[in-house]
Amino acid sequence: MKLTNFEKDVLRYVLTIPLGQTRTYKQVALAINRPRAYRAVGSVLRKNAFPLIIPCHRVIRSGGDLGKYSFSKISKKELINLEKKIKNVLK
DNA sequence: GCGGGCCTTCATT
DNA sequence: AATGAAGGCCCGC
Repeated sequence: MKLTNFEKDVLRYVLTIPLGQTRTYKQVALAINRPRAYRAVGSVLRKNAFPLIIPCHRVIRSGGDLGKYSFSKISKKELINLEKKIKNVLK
């Protein structure tokens, strides 16, 4: 499998997002030095190679809105809450 | 709520 | 190599 540089950057950053925290597509784009590629970030996450090990559900839209999420039946919000609970338990 | 713009990948030609 | 389409988006009006 081959990943483009862009994909690698995105994935690397996404993997650094702490448990229970979220980032917006825009922030991810900014973090990888491509301030206007927020849309492309969505594209990558959409068909990334590791849907199950990449916390794509921690990436939401600006303004607190949830984006689409096709890898699970439950919403991102549920996942975030779940992660918060996990964090509490581990605390 | 609608419309236009941005960036990358993929499929065709 | 070039062109066109699509996409989990964002901002301004």
